[in-house]
Formats: sequence, structure tokens, C-alpha cells
Amino acid sequence: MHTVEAIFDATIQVLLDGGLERLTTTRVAERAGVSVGSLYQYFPNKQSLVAAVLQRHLLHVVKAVEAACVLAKGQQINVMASAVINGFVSAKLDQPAISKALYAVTAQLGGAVEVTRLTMRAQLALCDLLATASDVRFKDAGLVAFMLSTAAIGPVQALLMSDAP
Amino acid sequence: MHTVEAIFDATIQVLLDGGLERLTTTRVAERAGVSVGSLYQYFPNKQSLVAAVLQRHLLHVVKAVEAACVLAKGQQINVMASAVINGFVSAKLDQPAISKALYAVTAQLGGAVEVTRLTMRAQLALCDLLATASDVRFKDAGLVAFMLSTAAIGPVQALLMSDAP
Amino acid sequence: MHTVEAIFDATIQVLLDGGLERLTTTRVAERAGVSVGSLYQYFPNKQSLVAAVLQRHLLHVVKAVEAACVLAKGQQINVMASAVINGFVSAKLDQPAISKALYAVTAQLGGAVEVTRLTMRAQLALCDLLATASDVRFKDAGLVAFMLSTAAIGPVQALLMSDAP
Amino acid sequence: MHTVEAIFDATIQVLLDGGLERLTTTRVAERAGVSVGSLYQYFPNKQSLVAAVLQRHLLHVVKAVEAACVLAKGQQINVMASAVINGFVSAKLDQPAISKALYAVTAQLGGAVEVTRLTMRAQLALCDLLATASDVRFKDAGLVAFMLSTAAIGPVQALLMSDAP
DNA sequence: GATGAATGAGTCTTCATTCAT
DNA sequence: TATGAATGAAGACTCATTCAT
Repeated sequence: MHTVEAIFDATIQVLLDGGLERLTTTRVAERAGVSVGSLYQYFPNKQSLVAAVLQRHLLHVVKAVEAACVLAKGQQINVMASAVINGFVSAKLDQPAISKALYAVTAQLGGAVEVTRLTMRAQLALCDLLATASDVRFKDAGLVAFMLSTAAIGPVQALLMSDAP
Repeated sequence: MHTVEAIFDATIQVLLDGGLERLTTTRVAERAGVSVGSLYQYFPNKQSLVAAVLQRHLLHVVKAVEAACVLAKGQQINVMASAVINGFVSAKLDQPAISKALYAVTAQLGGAVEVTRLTMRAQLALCDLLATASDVRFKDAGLVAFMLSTAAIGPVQALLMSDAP
Repeated sequence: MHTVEAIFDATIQVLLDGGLERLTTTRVAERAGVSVGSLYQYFPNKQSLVAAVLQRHLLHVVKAVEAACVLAKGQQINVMASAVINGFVSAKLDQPAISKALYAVTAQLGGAVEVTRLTMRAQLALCDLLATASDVRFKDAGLVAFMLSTAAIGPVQALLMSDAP
Repeated sequence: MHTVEAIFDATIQVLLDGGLERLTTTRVAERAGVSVGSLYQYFPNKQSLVAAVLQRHLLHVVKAVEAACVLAKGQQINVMASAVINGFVSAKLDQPAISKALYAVTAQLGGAVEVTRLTMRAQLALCDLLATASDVRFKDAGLVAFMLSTAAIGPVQALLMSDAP
């Protein structure tokens, strides 16, 4: 729906110039060019709006990682690493504004079920991939996947907090 | 002062059971066993309170990293890495509650001057250290320091979000 | 029309599980299986809907009382009393749900013209009846009618607020 | 407290010129000459405010009835009736404005625990009284008490809805 | 006639901050 | 210095009503 799309975009915009603290439903509606009432026709409350936006972005990134994992299957470990990291970073950086805007949101909703689920999903794909490495065998692929995925976030985030790609 | 100390602790407590969103000055004051008025005697406003608590924690961590850096000077790179990572992780995990409570706060105040300054300070120490490695020479020690410090945060944070060490 | 009937019923249902406070036009329309738009095709606004439902019920009760009055004409006073009270109570209790649902509504619209008019109409019938009593003559039949009709409401209402007949 | 008293009074005033539907916390606060914040310092929400006002009035009336019951103990039944009805009516009519204002409120909160409790309390006193009648013995004093108390309300209410004492 | 998305004024409620005691 | 009642701007959310399809 056109309205929903406008609200999604507006949420990002508002997040960008004010952060989560300045995110009000009124402000989002205004920016989207609709009334508050319309916003509430599609999202039961503020939290669900923010969660939906975050989820959408996370899904985008997770899918990119999964795709990279599929393509890198059976390769050598250093090729795999490059491919996955590249997939992740690309997904993050081709929507820098969104990524930046959602940084604090992710931290705030870090415990949410959906966020956890998506994180797990990415690690699972990574884990499967590692098991197919042609030159290495991991004792604990799960741990490696965990370290890799969590460690990758920091630098990208830090980069986004300053300036251009 | 005893009062200030109580307020600091109360802030952490309140943060732990409700997050930044549920953090109100009244609630902090209550938890600290003082009046709101007293809180405002020591902190000009809510933001400064939160910033102070965050800064204190960050300083604790940065100092730990700096100390590790001093001790590891002149060692081989893998020894250095171990030492620094260990220093960082130890500092984070010996106050797991605080670290956890401040996760979202850090993201929210990520752009604040003080936070940036402390982050830089840690990277500077790290950078200096890398230059003294007995077995390696870095073309861009700054970049390495940046990657190392930012990458270290993710796994620790993820760990804290679930349970004990 | 079938639609109007459905709306009437839905109004009672909504009133029953939520009271006047939770009565929204959307809710009524949903319950009736029609759109809000349709509701507004038959009732200019919310108030008129509620008033119509109340009025219909009141009319039902008043007619029952009037009928009882006609039948009891010329009888002894105690026979009259029995007949009228019986007519009133029967009318109320053969639609207990509606009576119960409309209690608060009546109080809220107590001052409305239509309500007053119907109340008067019942008292008038009662007054006429009393004048034909074969064994008693009233100095102020109007007052008696007033007392009788208003006093009858309380016990019935109280009964409805608890359970079955 | 002066503030609470002002809020109580204001609630009655607002109720009088607009009914329960037009009763908003802002309006009450304004009328009371305090800020909304102050209102919420003493009442957790709108409902509790209204309930408190109703309860206070009901208590006043119940106490009046109880007092009348005590005084009429051991008298003949017609004396008792006079005394109790008189006590009730007096209590209602010496605060006609309040009684009138709270009519709809009572209907709306009719099911509330406190209201039920106070109603019962009055009937209990009445029941005890009836048992001491010097000239009559009741098979079911409880039923009589129920009928008497509920029937008394109607006429008074109807009177209040029109004009002066 | 019917529909239901859109509207936006109006409510309740919260909370950072002040200030008289 | 400490207190905590008072303030009131601001925000989340609701709902009667309209109107283009």
C-alpha cells in the first residue's frame, strides 16, 4: 500500500534527524504526509512501527548474507570470509542512511523475539557454510559463526557513525 | 559524596529493569532513596545524569585497555592481541550488569563528544602499542586499531545479552 | 430494513459487553456485519443511534404499562397495582439483556426530551387508571402515579444487575 | 489537602454542566485551579477520580441511613419507615447538586465493588432495624430491605432531575 | 446504497524541571 | 542542602465522521 510505504520511509527520515528519542507518531505521520489516524490504521502502536521498520532492514541484511553463503559453498575459508563479509557490508552500505538510523533502534529492541530470530538465521547460514570449507574443518563452527557475525557489526557501525562509504 | 554514589547505582538499577525508555528522574531518585530535588542538585538534567553514568563506565573500560597496552609493549603481536582483548573483556565482564544496562545508552549517545573522545583514546593507546610489536610492522596501524577495537565490542555485547560468562 | 435491525441488535450487544463507554460506531457496525458508512446512512450520528435504541425499548415498556392500565380499569386499587406492576416488570424482564444494557444509557440521556415524554405518557395512563378505582378516591392521583412509576424502577434495575429472574 | 478538596468540588461542577461524557481531566483540573499534573498526583487515572467522588457521596448517604436506623430501633413499623426514608431523602436533598451530578455516574459504575458494598451496607442496617419492629414480624426482612432501599431511589432521582426541593 | 480508508480534533497520561519551604 | 508538590508542554492513541469509489 502506498500509505504504508510512505510511513516506512518517513520513519527512517525522522529517525535520521533526531534519533529514537525524537521519534513521535505525529512527526512520522506528518513527514509521511498522512494523518496520525492513518498511521494507527496500519500499526497498532509506536513500538510496532519501529519494530516493523527494523525487521524489514534486518531481513534485507540477513538475506544478503544468506545469498553470499550459498554462493561461497565449498570454497576455501578465506574466500568464504571475503564473500560473506562483502555481502554483509554491501547490504549495510547500500542503504547507509537506514543502517545509521536503525543503530540505536537495534540496541533498544535487541532483546525482541524477531531480532533474535533473524540474527540466529544468519548465524545458521554461516554455520552451514563453514562446514563446507574445502581447506579447514571446525571443531565448533557455531562459535566461529557467532564470533564472525557479531564482530562484523562493530566496524561497519563505527564507519556509518562518521561519514561516507 | 554518598548521595551521588547512590544516584549512580540507582541509575544502573533502573536501566536494568526497564531500559532507557523507562528511566525517569523520579524513578532514579526513589531508587536512590533521595528526592528528585537532590538529584537535580548534582546533575543539571536527565541527559547529563545518563551521560555521566555512561562516561564513567566507558572510562573504566578504556583505562583497562590502556593498562593492558602498557604491559604488552614490545611483545609479539599475538601476545599483544591476547592481552588487550583480555583487558577489554575483563573490564566488561566484571561488571556485567552495568555493561548490559548501558548497551542501549551507548547506542543512543553514540554521537556524543565524550563517547567519541574516549573511543579515540582507546584506539590511540592501541595504535601506539601496535607500533612496538617485535615481530610485525603495520602499514596502517590506525586502521588495525580501529578494526580491532570496534570488532571486539560485538561478541561481548552479544554475550551479555544472553547470560553469565 | 434488515440492516437497521442488525444495527439495533449490534448496539445492544456492544452495550452489553463494554457499556456506553466502549460503544463506538465502528464496533457497532462490525458487530452488525455492515460498514460504518452504512450505519451513517441510517443514523445521522452516534447519539441518535443510542437514543433510537433507548427510545424503542422505552416505548415497548410504556406500551406494556398502558395496556395493563386499560385492562385494569374500574378494578379495586390492589388489583390495579398488581396488574400495572406486573405489566411493567414483565416488559422489563422478557428482554433482560436489553434492559440491563440500557440502564446506564437511560441515566445518561435521562434529561432527553423523548425520554421525558415517554415517562410522562406512562404516568398519564397510570393517572387515568387510578381515577377509575372502585374502592378509593385520590386527592392527588398525579403524585401517586409519579411515586408508583418511579419507585417501580429501582427494584427491577437492581435485580437485573445481578442475575436471572 | 486543599488541592484534593478543590479537585473533588471541581469534579462535581464539571459533572453538573456537561455530564460524565464531557468530564475530562483537563476540564476538572482547570475548574479546580490546578494543573492536570496535580490531579494525577492524587488520582492514578480518570476513573479513580470519578469513583472517589461517587464513593464519598454514597458513604454520606449510607451513613445517614444507618444513623436513622439506629434511632428508630424498636419503634413501630410506620415510624421506622418514616425515619429511614426521611434520613435517606434528607441526605440526598441537602446536596441536591451532587446527587444530581452523580446520577449517571452511579449507573455507569453500578457494578463496581465499592458501590455494591455500600449498597449492601445500607440494606444490612435496614434489615437489622426491621427485626426490631415492635408491631410486625417479617418472614423475609432481607427482601423487604431490598425493596425499600431500591424503591426509595427512583422518586428522589426523578425529583432531582427536574428542579428545587 | 454500500464501503472502509483517511482524517484530525480531542483525550488521557507522563515526566523533566522548578521552587517555596 | 534537601524536599516533594506543582507545573504544563508534549506524546500516544481513539473515534466520530466524511467521501471517493
